[in-house]
Amino acid sequence: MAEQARYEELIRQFSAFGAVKREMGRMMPSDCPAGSAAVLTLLGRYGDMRMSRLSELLAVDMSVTSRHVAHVVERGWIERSPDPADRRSRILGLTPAGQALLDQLSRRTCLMLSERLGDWSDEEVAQLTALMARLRASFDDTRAHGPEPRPPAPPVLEQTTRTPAITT
Amino acid sequence: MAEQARYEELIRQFSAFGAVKREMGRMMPSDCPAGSAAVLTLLGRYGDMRMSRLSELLAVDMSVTSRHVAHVVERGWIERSPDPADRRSRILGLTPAGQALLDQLSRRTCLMLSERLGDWSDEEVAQLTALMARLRASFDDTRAHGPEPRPPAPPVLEQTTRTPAITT
DNA sequence: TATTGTTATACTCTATAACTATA
DNA sequence: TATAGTTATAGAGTATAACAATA
Repeated sequence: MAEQARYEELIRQFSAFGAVKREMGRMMPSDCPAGSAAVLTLLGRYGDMRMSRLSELLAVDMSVTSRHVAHVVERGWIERSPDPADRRSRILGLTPAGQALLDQLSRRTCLMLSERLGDWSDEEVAQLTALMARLRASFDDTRAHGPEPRPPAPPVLEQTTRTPAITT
Repeated sequence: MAEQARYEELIRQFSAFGAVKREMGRMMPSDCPAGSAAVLTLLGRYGDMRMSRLSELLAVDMSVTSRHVAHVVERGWIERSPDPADRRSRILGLTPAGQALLDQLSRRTCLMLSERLGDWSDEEVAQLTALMARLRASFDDTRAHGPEPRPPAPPVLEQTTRTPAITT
């Protein structure tokens, strides 16, 4: 358990991290903003999937995912094939062009990192990666209970990423 | 020096970090979005300063800083006093109300972190902080040379944060 | 009725470029 | 002429809410 001052320092670094993000964003092709790249990356890593799963992985609302996907489909980088299990849904998958773009982006960003982090040891890079992964996990874990001290009754709802229905 | 796969993992964590950022943002008062909070935090930490310095610390264009500052001034959280050294400029400083808000925000975000990171040791929090600080430094360092292989003639310009003049 | 996904709308953050007022 | 700061405009990312099609 850390002290207040530790947390304040951490928060400042969170805030400053935006500069790194933007710097990385500047080297994306103008046609393929960060949101599109994230879609390609996740499809490349986890294989074909539906919108809802992609939304979970992106950790954004499905409406946002829908827009990103539309942008990427328009450019022919992914395609939507019918989902035999549910006709409301479609399966998203990389096209060859999408795979090629993904490979190129991956090479480019790795090259940039190897320039910027040239004096980092392999262990340091691994450490930062692990800590950021754990950070995200710590936030995910507690998202379920959230602000409420104790959830009155652990909701057994399936976790969904769509915009909540009107609770009237 | 790390391998390609290490960098790819790191990049994925960068991308996923957005979820943490948004989660933190959700607990800000509606009147005080993240940009405003950053202004208050930096003024609290480094004391009174001019726009240009604040821009550097925020690592955004001065036009962006100008808008954030205007928003915060409107709400009475900071004030602009004349700069005796340069009448084009003004000195930004927290008002008592701004200081009070800052204190409140700080307590609130630290409380949230202590909930989310309750099972992190003090050392782990410090480690993540240090690595993120170093990350930012690594990006800053190389921003000067940037994309160009070798700068034709190391520009001895003062570093400025304003929108570059038309280079015609 | 409930769920998957889409679209319309609105808000935040950001950068570029043009403008002002001082240096 | 150059710099400090402002403003207008545009683009990316996000969330909420209403909607269509299917379960």
